[in-house]
Amino acid sequence: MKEITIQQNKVLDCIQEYINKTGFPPTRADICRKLGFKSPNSAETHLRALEKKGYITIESGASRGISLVNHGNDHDNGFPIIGLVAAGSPTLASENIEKTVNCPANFFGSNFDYFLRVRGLSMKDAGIMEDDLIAVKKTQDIKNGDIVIARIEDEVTVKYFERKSPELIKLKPANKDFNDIEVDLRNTEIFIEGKSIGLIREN
Amino acid sequence: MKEITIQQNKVLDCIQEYINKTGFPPTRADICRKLGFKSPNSAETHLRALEKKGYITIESGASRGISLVNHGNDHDNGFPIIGLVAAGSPTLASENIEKTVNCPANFFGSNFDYFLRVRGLSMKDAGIMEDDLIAVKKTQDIKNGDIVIARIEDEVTVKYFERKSPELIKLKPANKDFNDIEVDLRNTEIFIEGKSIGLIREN
DNA sequence: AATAGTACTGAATATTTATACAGTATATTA
DNA sequence: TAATATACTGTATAAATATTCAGTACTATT
Repeated sequence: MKEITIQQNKVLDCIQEYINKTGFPPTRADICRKLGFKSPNSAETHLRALEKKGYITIESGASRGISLVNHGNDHDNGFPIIGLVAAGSPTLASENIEKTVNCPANFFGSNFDYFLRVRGLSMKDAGIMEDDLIAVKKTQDIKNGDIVIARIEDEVTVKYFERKSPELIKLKPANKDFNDIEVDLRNTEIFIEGKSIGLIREN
Repeated sequence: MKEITIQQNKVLDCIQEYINKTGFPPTRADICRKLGFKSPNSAETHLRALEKKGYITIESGASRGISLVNHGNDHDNGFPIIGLVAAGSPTLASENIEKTVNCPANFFGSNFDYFLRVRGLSMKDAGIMEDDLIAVKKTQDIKNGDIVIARIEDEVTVKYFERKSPELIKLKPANKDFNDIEVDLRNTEIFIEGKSIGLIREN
């Protein structure tokens, strides 16, 4: 997805906020009022830039014809719940989807991509229990201490992430009955699916 | 809620469908096109009837100023999050509401009433951590082993519920650092606010 | 040095749109 | 029987709105 400028992002946020508040999109003039522009053409040019970059669509001729494009994820019908099987990677393939959960994309503050159903108690002390649903954000932006979804040679696991050195990654469980997993990148391949940014428990 | 006629319902469905499809509400003319009316005033009168009956709101003067009113439950603006303060009962009074969370009423299988923000770690081994949000269903239908929100003389607490005898209730923490609370109904008053039917963690 | 994108003001305008008014007709309620 | 709500057509129009054109200025890229 193409990058957008700070001003274009302000316009995008403004549209989002307007729709949330009123239920319908703003006019050029509405955007001007909100952002302090003096000419409707200021809004127009930003809108056209956002349209060109794929963030919105504009219905030609119609008033308030702006609609936000859901990009990255198409979670109109809810977010998929993916079962965490001991072996095999969690994919968004439909056969792995238990069901879907309807909630806002920014439910956990930041956007996320899918839910993972937890098996086992290796993260018990982090409050992650069997059958809990972890909200997973697909990202490579991982910091030490993040709870990551990692795949090591077809084995998928949820653990604390800790980079010990450029070649050594430690995956730490939150349960003293489980052992740390040390991954030497020189002889083992590891893929970080993403990180946990939230949790849902149904009981 | 006032009843609506078949035609008014068609118009309401039409608006819903139009918004789902385009992202913005229809004009009078759009509704005419969809429903085969020949005069924009046909749509207008139906809209005014729907407005009068509380099913939609119409922003005067604005184009496409129709927005659907969510009715059915009073959680249109989301479910309130109530802070669990050490002393004092959680009430739905607005001063106690941190913010609201938007999610379906049956998000956790069964309907619930509000979220409670957890303080302390007394239910740690049940996977309930500090700052977690417990989905609370206001009910007196409690079984042994349920996680209840109990008020004992202005002190609110979240614990496992266990009825030992008609006069004795035990509230059990899920953390060995905390002690069981035994409540003798003959000399202590206890009020069960409800039980936890789910949990959300934002991190 | 030229081109393209960003970021605006300001004005003009054709089109879109809400909305009022004038009718007709039927059904329901007081 | 009168009043009110429903359910339309048809016309008219003021206001709302998108959109184009003409500028200015800055920045980054080729």
